[in-house]
Amino acid sequence: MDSKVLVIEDELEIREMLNFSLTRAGFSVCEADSAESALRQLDGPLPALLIIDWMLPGMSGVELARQLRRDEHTAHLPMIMLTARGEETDKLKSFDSGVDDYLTKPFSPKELAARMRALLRRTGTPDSGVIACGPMRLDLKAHKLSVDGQAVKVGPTEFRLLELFMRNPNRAFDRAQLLDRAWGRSIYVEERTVDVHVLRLRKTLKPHGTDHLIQTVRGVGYRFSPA
Amino acid sequence: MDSKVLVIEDELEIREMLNFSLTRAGFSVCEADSAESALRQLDGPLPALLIIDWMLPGMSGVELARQLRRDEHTAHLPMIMLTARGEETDKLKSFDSGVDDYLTKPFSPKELAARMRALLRRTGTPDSGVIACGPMRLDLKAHKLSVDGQAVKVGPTEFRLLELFMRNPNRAFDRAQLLDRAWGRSIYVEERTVDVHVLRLRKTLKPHGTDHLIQTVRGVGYRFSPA
DNA sequence: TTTTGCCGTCACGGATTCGTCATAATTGTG
DNA sequence: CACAATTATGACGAATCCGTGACGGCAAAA
Repeated sequence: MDSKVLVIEDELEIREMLNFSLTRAGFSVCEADSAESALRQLDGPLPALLIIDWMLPGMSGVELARQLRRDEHTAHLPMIMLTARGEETDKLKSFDSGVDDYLTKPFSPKELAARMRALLRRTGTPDSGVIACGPMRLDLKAHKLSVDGQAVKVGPTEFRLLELFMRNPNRAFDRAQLLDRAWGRSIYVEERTVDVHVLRLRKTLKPHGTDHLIQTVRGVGYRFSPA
Repeated sequence: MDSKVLVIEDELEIREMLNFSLTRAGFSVCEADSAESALRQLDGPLPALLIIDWMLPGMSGVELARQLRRDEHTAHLPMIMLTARGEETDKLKSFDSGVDDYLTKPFSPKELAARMRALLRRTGTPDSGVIACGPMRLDLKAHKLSVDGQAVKVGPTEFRLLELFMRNPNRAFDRAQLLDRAWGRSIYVEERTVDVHVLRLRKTLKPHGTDHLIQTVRGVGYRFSPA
């Protein structure tokens, strides 16, 4: 497994409990003690899943969820909300704010892990290991690309770019989105830099005849189209 | 909304209750009273979501879920499991069989509806981003136009123009409106320029026989009329 | 230290697309 | 039919966009 999870929870005790049980369940855990701290962490490389406490000092969990859903950069992140109260209106409000699942304290760590796995399964090859598209296989764990079973060497940035493309086949990204999601939003680089990396990616794919899968969408950006 | 849901539940009473509340929540409900009946129905057009009772006569709900996940045809279907018992091992077994969510009876119909919506939101059924008009398909996400399944190359401006047309079929626009909405308010170009782009759009559609869908309204402007 | 690999930036050139105009064709009207 | 108004079409220069090779910086490896 080894998916990265960000736990957003102000109570140290619960945070430690979650860290312990989730690590044991095979997740890689990061922590934030407030919505603001979480937002800061989400500027960098994104985790695979978010666990958000309902009650947080400052910005509440519901507000945080809503804001994250509005932002293109984080809109797709799976989120599970935790709460002490079990009132139905709370649940409905949570789901309405864009959360994917909801648990009431006290909860079983095993059930939480099971729900996380179910959600990650649904998210579409989160870190299940391999994204396959036609003859291309991207091994996320090993950080390796192979075409027709033959290993292909590819640099880190181009790997992230290809990963983004293969996670979203048939979708056109403009350069800003690509920079956001493959470089991370705290970094500033020229938009045209994307072109260069697409070029390099195509070059490494060329000998294997799959370079045409990365298509340019004139006036917009680029797109990955299998077959 | 109006997503099709298949409810698999042997108890008539619960089935009727679900049918009532889910219909009220805006879903289109189909029913099956056994796993076998469900499998038969799933041979045809697929529903958007499955609700499966844990206890079923004959093949159990867990077995059904597992089998559906194994079949390529149904592997991606979102599934929610219902159960009378609330034991943890049951929950874990359910999730392990590939189910996406799990509810314990008695449950609130509103919570079920909320969880269904969250799940559908995640699986991405709503707003696929495709505008289809007869043989023409405009995929906004992929930024692709295809006629009769065949890809058609089209420039950026003509793409925006066609998008505007297909979003508002049978509506006549004058040139000022077209410039406003396809070019943008801040830019200034001659009104006659619209003619040229309409011409170019017709030219690229001509080989596919759909150029007549863009009609000129003399004295006014242009209109898109499907069939 | 040198070497190697990767990254971001830039500038040049080719290709595509854009906006405009002149002219032909069409339509509607008296 | 003749005329005016409107639209279609082809051509052309300009603007834009993209592919590409080259360069320097930087950090890790040798």
